[in-house]
Amino acid sequence: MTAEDEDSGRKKPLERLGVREIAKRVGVAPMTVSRVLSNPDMVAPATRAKVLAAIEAAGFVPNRLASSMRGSGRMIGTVVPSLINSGIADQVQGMSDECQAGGYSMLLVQGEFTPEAEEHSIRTLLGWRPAGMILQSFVQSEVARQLLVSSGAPVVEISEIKGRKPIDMVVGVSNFETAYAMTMHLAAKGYERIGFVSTPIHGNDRLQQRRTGYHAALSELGIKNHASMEVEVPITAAGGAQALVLLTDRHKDIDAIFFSSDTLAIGAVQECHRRGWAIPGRIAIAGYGDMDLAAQLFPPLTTVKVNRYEMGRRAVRQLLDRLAGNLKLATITSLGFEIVDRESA
Amino acid sequence: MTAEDEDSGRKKPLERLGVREIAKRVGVAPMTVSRVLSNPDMVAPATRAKVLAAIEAAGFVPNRLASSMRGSGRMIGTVVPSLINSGIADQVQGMSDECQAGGYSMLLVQGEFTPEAEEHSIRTLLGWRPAGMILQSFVQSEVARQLLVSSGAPVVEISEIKGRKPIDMVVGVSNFETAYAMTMHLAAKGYERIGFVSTPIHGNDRLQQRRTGYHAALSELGIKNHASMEVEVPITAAGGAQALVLLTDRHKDIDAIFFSSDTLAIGAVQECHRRGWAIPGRIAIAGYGDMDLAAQLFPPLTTVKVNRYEMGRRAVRQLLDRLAGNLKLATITSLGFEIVDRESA
DNA sequence: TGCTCATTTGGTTCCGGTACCATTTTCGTT
DNA sequence: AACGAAAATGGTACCGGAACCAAATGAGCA
Repeated sequence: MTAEDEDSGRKKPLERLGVREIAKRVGVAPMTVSRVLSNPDMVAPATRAKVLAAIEAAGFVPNRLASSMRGSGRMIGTVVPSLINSGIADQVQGMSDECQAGGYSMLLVQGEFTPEAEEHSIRTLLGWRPAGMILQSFVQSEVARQLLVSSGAPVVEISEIKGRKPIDMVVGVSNFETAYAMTMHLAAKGYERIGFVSTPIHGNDRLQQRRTGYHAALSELGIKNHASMEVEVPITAAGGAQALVLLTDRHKDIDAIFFSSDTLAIGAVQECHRRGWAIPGRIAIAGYGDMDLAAQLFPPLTTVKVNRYEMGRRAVRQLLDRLAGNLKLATITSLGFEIVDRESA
Repeated sequence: MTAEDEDSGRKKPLERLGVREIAKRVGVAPMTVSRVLSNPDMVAPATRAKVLAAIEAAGFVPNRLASSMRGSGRMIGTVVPSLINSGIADQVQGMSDECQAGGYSMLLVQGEFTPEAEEHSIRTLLGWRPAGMILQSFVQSEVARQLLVSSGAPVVEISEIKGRKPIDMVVGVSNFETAYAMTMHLAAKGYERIGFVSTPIHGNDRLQQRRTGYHAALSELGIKNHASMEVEVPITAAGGAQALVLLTDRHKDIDAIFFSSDTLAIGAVQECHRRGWAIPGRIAIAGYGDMDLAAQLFPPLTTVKVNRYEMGRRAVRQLLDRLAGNLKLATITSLGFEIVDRESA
């Protein structure tokens, strides 16, 4: 054995290592190594052990790109808007946890709510040929929709559960109902002049549905809704504070405000403290999301509880179920919600 | 032209579309199509236009897996701990934005701080042969370190900037200095019995450094540090509240608490409100992170401002610079910090 | 002992963009 | 007109698992 280039030494750079190399070292066919990686049960225990030992010794990490190219990819892609100041981080965490549990990796692409940005994000995603995709909100661009459909991969839209025609599967809550329920809840507690604050609604079907739910409740209550009782602000605590100031300035007699996000509501609560206003004595505050801080807030925040983490998990679960070959239906999964009645309203 | 299978129709499923197919339709070589995709300048404008038109018409989305297999991949991978309740979401947003700007995609893998989990995460990441990697915190497992090095890809650790030997590049702040500075700041404002609250420290070098900085300041101030002045709680608002109760029960004369996270500090502030304690009259509260809500909080939160978003961006920038062929140095980038003195302390 | 069927293993080809090198076309120069 | 260099384009092999099918080995049973 001349110590030529055939030094059979280990620790080659990851680059030059593949099933072929491992196979050579063990004395089996590349195919056998491949099977140990993806279908261990098809390989005799003794052979399997030898292969695994060689893999371990060589520090071999199978190239998932190659697997993916042959259609057995284990990556799911997702498009989400900003992770900052919203429940999206929770949702992504849920997706990630469930992916990991299922042996999948997650590609995260940032997306905006404009049709062009959306199309771009989806193109980027599709470039990686993911086994499945999860999209935040309904797809608006027809081109993007077409691309998704022709990709053949299963898609879950996490969105308002009613409305536009879904591409494939949908997971979400009825934003209409949540907002309707909260508005009715506030009314039931005796509030009569209820304002509505949200982040910019344009192009966001979930927010649109919430506002519609708020309107529906008002009209059912026989309350005429004024546009002046609604404000759009950026999704920051400062935005919430600003909205509170704006609405209470406009309407001295406003007695409750429903914020479309806890972040906004919490900001408003702080503004009340600054002004020495009693909550809910001077004004009642309700939020949306039930983020961690909501229950700990002083006073505890009345809010709509929607489990974003669970939504993320469910979305991935739907995808993995489909990929595992189970039912081919374009299911719509509606997660429940809960009006959490605390002391702020 | 018999309308056999050669119907030259468009809209084949994404599956069957490739540079070869596009090339055939345009009447050029596959290589030319490839060049249009990655080196447009090498193709004559007229040819380029024809190819682009065909790509557009066919709805062709180039397969990035194939590119990656030939070494021109445009994916960067990252391992981060939970996105919930921490500055990590901001950091990931920063990474994502910078990746997108540079034409890269981001693979997100969840990681824990144990060596085994870490190794597993890194293996998962390496399986996708990313062009570069960003890791939260220093790598502890020797095996993982070895794998990373032999992968040949550039690595950025976002971490405490001093301490363990980095693998390649490092971006971060000196957690020691931030905590030291805040503790001194509190002392300068006249507080003498300063508690320290953090999330579980074990295996987290950043938190270790912060505690060490706190200790160093105390010792420089001639204050003996008692273990009973320190508490570890989960990273939730409730945890902060709980820590406040614990410390004030143990030490009636405690006059300030430095929380290693704004989330905790905000929870503690709420607990003070519940108890009717004046801040900072009864007790001063300081946080870490300067999250959005900190400035809006009542009272506004004194905290350590570290720009996590920027840290994420910088980390990716380092990677992209390296990939673009610029300098090969194992740089250490230290981002500044700021003691934001507000009214809570 | 001969034969069938299940288990285990091997050989070959493919996925699709691109590195590498060869070839042709286009121009500027003398 | 002739020639060399630059620009544009083409041909082919390759990255590395895995699908597909063939072959070999072993077990079960008449």
